[in-house]
Amino acid sequence: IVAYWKDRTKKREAFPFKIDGVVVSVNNNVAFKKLGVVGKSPRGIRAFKFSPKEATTIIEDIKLQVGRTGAVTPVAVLKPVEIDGVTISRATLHNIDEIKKLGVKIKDTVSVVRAGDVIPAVSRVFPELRTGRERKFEMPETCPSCGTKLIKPKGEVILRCPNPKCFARRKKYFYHFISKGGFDIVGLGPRIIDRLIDEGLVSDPADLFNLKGRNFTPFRKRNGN
DNA sequence: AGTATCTTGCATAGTGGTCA
DNA sequence: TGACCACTATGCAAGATACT
Repeated sequence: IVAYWKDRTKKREAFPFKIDGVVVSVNNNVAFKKLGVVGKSPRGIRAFKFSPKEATTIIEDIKLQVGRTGAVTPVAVLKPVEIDGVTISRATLHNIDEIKKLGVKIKDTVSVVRAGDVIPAVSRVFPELRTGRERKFEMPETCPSCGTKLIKPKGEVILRCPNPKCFARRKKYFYHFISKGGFDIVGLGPRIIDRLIDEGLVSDPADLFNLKGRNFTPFRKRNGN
């Protein structure tokens, strides 16, 4: 298997389509079935991925995002760099522990990969390329959106904004409400929600059902239903 | 009719929390 | 400890709608 994988790695560029690895499958239906399925992954199949393609760039800044549950996530704002025909400009840093582990500072030169050839990720830092102008990143004590003091429950790595009325959280809550996993409101996405909130037309998802006469129809029909 | 804008869906990984 | 689900993240293509 390893020999085959190495061979494919060499011939990767020769294919008329993009590949990110090879898949090995048990070639016996009885054995395959016996192995069963874990989650979405059948045990009888294994993927052997190639090393992701890398590019070097600079971390311009580290910004914070507040999720629906209040999770505060640091995101690296990168000097745009191209990997495999795609421009990478942002990459999640997950949490402060990840930042410490990588040893990332703002303005650092870093190596960026596309995990699974899709998701941008900072893979390593080049401390030897520092100029002295790099800034250490510290997590704030208060929510970047509402200013509430952030909490870090015991045993947890992630900082959270505990304020249920936090504007950023509220927005994400809205997104979730209208999303496929929620009410699945077709044609109503984050952009529209932003507009509705900015224009003061809604402050709670329930307000969506009282927009009559406001010259705004967020609901579209899906296949006539 | 042509252009602009917007939404959706997909791809995958890391992490956290819960449960057996 | 492993399984499993939820959450969060980015970028692109495709398709639909809105606007000029």
